[in-house]
Amino acid sequence: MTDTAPRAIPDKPTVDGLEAAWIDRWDAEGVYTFDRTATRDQVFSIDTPPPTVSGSLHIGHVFSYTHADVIARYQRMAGKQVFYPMGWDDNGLPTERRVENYFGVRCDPSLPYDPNFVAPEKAAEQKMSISRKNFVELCHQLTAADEEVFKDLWRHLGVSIDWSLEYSTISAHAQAVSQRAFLEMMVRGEVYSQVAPTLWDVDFRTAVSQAELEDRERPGNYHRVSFTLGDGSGTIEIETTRPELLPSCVALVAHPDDPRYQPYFGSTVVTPLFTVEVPVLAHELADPEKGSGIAMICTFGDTTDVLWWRELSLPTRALIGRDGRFLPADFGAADWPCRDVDAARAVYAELEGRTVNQVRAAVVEALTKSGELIGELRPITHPVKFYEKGERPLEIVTSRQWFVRTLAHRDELLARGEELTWHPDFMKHRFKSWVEGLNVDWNISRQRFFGVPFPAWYPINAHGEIDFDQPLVPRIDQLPIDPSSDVPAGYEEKQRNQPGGFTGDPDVMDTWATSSLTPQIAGHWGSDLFERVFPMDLRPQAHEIIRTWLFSTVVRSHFQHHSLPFTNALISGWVLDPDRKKMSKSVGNVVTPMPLLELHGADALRYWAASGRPGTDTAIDEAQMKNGRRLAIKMLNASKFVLGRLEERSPTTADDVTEPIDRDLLAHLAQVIEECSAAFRHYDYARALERSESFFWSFCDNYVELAKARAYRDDSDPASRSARATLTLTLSALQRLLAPILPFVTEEVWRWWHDESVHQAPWPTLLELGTAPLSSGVYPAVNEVLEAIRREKSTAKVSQRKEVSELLIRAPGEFLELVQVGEPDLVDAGALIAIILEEAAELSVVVTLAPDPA
RNA sequence: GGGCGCUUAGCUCAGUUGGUUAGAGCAGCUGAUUUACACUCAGCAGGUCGGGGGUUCGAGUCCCUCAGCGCCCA
Repeated sequence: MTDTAPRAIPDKPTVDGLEAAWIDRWDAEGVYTFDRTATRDQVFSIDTPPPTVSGSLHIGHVFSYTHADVIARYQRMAGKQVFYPMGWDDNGLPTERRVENYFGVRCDPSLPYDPNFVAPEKAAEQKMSISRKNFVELCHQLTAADEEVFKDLWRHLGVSIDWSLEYSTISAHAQAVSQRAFLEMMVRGEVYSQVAPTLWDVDFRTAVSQAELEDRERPGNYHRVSFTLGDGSGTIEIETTRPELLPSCVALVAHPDDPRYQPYFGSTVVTPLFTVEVPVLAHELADPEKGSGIAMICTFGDTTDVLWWRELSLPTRALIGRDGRFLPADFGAADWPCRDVDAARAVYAELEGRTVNQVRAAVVEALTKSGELIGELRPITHPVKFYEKGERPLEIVTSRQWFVRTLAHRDELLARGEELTWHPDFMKHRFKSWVEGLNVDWNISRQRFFGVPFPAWYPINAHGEIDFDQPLVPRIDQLPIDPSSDVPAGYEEKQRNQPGGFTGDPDVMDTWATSSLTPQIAGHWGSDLFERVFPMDLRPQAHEIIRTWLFSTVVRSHFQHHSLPFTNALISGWVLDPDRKKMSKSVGNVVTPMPLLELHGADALRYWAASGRPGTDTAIDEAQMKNGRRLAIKMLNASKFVLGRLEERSPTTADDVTEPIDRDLLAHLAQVIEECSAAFRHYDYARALERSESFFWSFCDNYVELAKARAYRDDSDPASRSARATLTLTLSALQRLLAPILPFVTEEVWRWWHDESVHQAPWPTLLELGTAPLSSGVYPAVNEVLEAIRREKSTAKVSQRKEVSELLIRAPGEFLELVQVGEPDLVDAGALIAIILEEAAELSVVVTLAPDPA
């Protein structure tokens, strides 16, 4: 060891204020700066999750980012150049919604840009309409402020980010990457645009993808509705929860094996109220157990309707518009035959322009009047599809969208899931079942404003028709572009939206269509940096975004690079509230991290987070945080003691460790180093913490007590030098073993005797312990006797420093030999006056306490 | 409906490929007292490892089954 002399050890060391002391110093020294000349084999690269900055900071961030950081710090000390960027996911709907509420504004793309617009200080009750450009400016303004708050938290938490690698998903760079990746997919035919029935949120007025759906249990009613047979010979009764879709009915469907309906297959029925003749068809997906076993197919009530419509080649009679209101209907048209056109139009006249709920009430009323609603409504609770951020059930609306072909590549994607190393392994099932359950291609179009625009225009022919099949695209070197303000090659701005001219794609991309490219964005795809960091070594993230972020990143990398985007996925569990309940805004049990961070300290929160194993949901546990704080304080005091013993004494080396008990301790240390290293290599930071922590406490409470007196002795005494060398080597290793988890306190104590940061120090190895120490058993044997002495003194309710006039140890010969070797330390630590060893089959210790002085 | 995970001390959790008497922290109880540490130290107590069955010389660990809790997918 080339340790410098101890210096500047405070009299009363404290963990308070360590964050403030070290954060800026690390920046100034560039401790976490990535060396971009490093080659791929020297690099450990992390695909950091860019948090949604418009979302709230919560304790789950502390949890998951600590897990990633602990690995980053280990890899850095193990000799890797760690590529650890930070990104912000600022584009997309969550930001738009936050801006709307924060400033009290709403985007109206038809308004012109107002260069003098200033956002109101306080949100007015009535939302103010502003232009798209003004709106986007506000989005940028607010996310920039939000990012500072997040950044402050990461720094306070000690996440070892290289801040020069910061990125955001709405930046020009990210947009260019996103648009380039889109264009390359277009060239390879991996995306297509199509007019299709799509899940649609009527409040946000945008399409959403399968990944953004969630089922919510909602009350509903079965309505039994009577259809007249086409030949008038009878009726068929169906049950539906959505009678408002009756005007969109295109067929009835039952299971092909259902004997009740087999006679009707191939015949027709007439819809009540609207008198539209529709066929009775057979399909396996019709559930004989559900309702009356026969269902009406409408365009479109749900995704099953879409499937039936497609597979059974049914006509389209879609009536729900983008705003959730009923559109005009063309009863009696050639493709919409109707037995009594006037009656149908009369009924529908009352429905057009109204909302789903209004239409439902009106249809029920009309059916009741006509006698075609049979019996009472039957209340049920059933799962209804919602946009995860939405408040009203999704509808299905037909519109033009861009899709990524995922379904055709399902098997390849499943293989990628197998290829990836998951931590914990069982999380791979989440990915597998998601991919297996895909039923539509990935819709990446969003009819919104704050996002990456599609880099495409479409020619308009002389008749004013838009040719969507021949998109006009920019060159890669022109990116990023905005088709609403930029003009395609060969055209002029005045030709926008004119016959013979062009029109820009009006939509923006799904947030995930850009954040699925974080390796390409952070790694600067196309530059030499990318070759040094891709595929990433680690993707840390929470399990709820496996089907979104992880899945979409795998898709993009599979298409673009024919590889996984990363080799390891470290999946964090959820943070539960102290009562082990899921935290949610609506319940109001969401915990914000800053107060806890300030109360217990960053190391304490990291300790708590690191004790939650990968993939395991973990409750907020302040007792555990306090325990982490205790560990940090113990590190301060133990370091102060050991380093204080070295003052004004000549340095020691591993060669000075000559005493058997010291060599035995180093053998234990060697084992701990090996176990911790293996655990960290396998991303099992919780095990690494457990091993190093328990060894550290044993070191403090047992070894230090045994070796203390010896370490105080003369510099030239070899036994004393052996103790000091052992203390030094062990402390040095322990400071480093705990550095990934407790970066602040370990840095503090390390700098008491080193010039360089502990976070750039080499990870402990067996080599530094000198000649391979073999476990002899002296240390545990001596501890066992010491424990017996302590027990006796404790039972006698006397001080542990009370003298023992005679200690009698009866034990097998080999045990006695071990104790004999460690006897001098035992005498010191136990305050023994006399010690007697006797051979016996079983261990027993008899302690005779010295009499009290008269 | 299909799948995954969990169930070990009052609480929160370890327990690696089956191998001595099942561990830790917290909480509890009993004490110690100051030359690293009261944000300390020592000691004590506390468990038929969810129930049942099986494999094995040996099961908290492997297999089957049942139950409860949580989650994913449909």
